Amino acid sequence: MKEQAKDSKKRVTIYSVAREAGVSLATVSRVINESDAVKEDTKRKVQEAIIKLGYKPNAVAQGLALKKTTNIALIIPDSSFTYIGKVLNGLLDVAKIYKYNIILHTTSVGVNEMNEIIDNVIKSHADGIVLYNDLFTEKELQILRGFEIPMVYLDVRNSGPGACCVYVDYKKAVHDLVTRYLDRGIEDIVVVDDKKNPINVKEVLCGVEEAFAEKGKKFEGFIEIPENAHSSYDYLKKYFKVNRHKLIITYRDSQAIAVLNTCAENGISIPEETEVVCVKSSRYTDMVRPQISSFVVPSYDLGSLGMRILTKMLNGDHIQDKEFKLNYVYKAKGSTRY
Amino acid sequence: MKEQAKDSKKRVTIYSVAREAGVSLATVSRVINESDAVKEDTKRKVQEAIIKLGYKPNAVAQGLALKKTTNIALIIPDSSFTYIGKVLNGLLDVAKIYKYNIILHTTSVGVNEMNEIIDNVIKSHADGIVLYNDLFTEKELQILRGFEIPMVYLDVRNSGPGACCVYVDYKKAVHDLVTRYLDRGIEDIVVVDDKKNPINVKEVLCGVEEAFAEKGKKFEGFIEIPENAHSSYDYLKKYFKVNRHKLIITYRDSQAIAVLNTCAENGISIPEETEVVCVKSSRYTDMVRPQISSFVVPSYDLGSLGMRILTKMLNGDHIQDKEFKLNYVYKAKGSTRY
DNA sequence: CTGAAAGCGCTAACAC
DNA sequence: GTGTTAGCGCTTTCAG
Repeated sequence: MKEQAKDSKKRVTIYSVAREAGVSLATVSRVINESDAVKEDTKRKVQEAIIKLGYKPNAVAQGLALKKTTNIALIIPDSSFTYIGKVLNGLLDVAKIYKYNIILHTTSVGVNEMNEIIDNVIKSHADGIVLYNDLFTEKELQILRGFEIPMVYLDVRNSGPGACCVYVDYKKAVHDLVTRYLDRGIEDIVVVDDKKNPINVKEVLCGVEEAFAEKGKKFEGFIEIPENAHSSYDYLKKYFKVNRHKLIITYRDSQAIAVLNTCAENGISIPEETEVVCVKSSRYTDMVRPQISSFVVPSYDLGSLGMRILTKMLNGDHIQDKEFKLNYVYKAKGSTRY
Repeated sequence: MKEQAKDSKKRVTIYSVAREAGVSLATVSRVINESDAVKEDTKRKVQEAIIKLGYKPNAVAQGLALKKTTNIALIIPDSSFTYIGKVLNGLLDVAKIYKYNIILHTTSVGVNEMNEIIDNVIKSHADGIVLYNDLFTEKELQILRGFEIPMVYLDVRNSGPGACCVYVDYKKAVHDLVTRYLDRGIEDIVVVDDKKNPINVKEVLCGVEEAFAEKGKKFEGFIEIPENAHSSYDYLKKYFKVNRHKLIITYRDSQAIAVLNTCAENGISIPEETEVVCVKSSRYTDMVRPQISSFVVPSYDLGSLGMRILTKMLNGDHIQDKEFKLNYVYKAKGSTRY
């Protein structure tokens, strides 16, 4: 420990270790990478020197020499850290196992452009990319793909050349849910927009429309909402003063909670008068009262599977399926009658 | 665009640019770093070549040559992504401005050791460290400090050589709160333990104890709770079947919400019979009903200020104060009477 | 103002 | 088995 601290100024390199052990740097390299047979005896000497000097290989130099950084770029929207918690946990656990570092990039719409992020990802020479994000335009994705860096999309159905995805079939999930409601004769159903998750809201919408279409009906209950959470709340507050519906479907937890509160304030009883379903469940859909019915997806797996797939791609393994569908379970809670 | 995509296989280096522009690589380096005067004319030629080839400097090679990676290691507990959202936003915004990348390390207690994280941080040659974490032991911190990498602690009062911190004076916050309650004659106060935030819970406890001591009383209302959220909930459920208190103070939002739910289930009315305060406010303390009284701190600033301080340290600027205290505001909501 | 060359720390042929 | 050496892509003296 003492030595480590003292030597930390003049950083100990592979040369120092070689000198200390009385071998060449190539040998040191061999033992730290276990890349080649080394006599047991010299190996021990080297290892002792490593410990004595507190040597830690310089990943930057390794990156340059190998043209591999073991860095993964993770791109996420700045807003959704609530959801992303468990996903990150899964991602990071697997990344750790395979010795990858995660470099975090957020797409805060105001502060910077997607292009800047792309720039950064390229410059930092990430070996792979994990994209948990709806917000890239097709054009931007095209550019990103141009660099041919292995990429996996999380929670969005989107693959293509050099890219895989781990997704949840929200379309089917909502389709089936709505079908059940239609079968019960409940048709006054609305879907709340979510500007921050355009692709998945579209999937949801699609599912609802199809369910309606299958019954020979047309769905017209899409509620558009301003972008930020505060006015989303305000908007719903106003909206529910005038409008009543039997089933309200939101994508995000915070929107569903907003609906809950608004209904309470306007004397709309849940689930008797109005039922509420939040597509994406979160810790908080369970914490509020009534608890909110929602689709539970294995978030941790979303992250860990995504990362595992990426490591496979980086490893050059051939990947059969490029789209990995994750299971979901509908959890009916207090916000719905069924 | 086209060219970029095509050339991406044989990566374009500083050499390619030099050749294309008909200058030496040194000159190219000069223009991309604006490090030295270059004739306006050649500069233009170089810039054109850069654009034509879609050249992006290799940060890894730069890192090796400069012995500076522009990478910051961010260490956070794996559990608290809920809180950390805004903090990350602040951190990342500033990091972007100063062109730093954030490498994410999480301290999932089960999966890996702190030592592994330290190892990784060192190997990846991060220029600086941001620590949002209670869970390092003093010994581990000692090792980390041994490497003399500039470091800032977030949300914990802890500085020392080579380290700064941005913190909130929870001790005083809770001290003042409890004093007000004692002045009203309310003494049946309890503090719920939080194993995931040991240092800050200790601060809170300290504040309460001092407030009691100042009134010549002894505080004995510390409620210990098992580690994970589920059993925390279970424990409180059992606990509140038997015990009643006038004021319950928790640190985390989820604990406060658990208390809320438990009270509701046991017919304890809030705030009439029992009042609840959550020290750390979050989006969700406002979303539940009743809303939970709590201390609002500028989370975004916590991150952005922390990052700003770190960039100063990395820049070699002398830093006067090493501890930056952030303001807080007590927001009384529906969970308390006052 | 610009070019040549050394070196950052490490890996991977290629010799011995 | 082990050492020698040529890069990886870039910065930075040092000459010119």
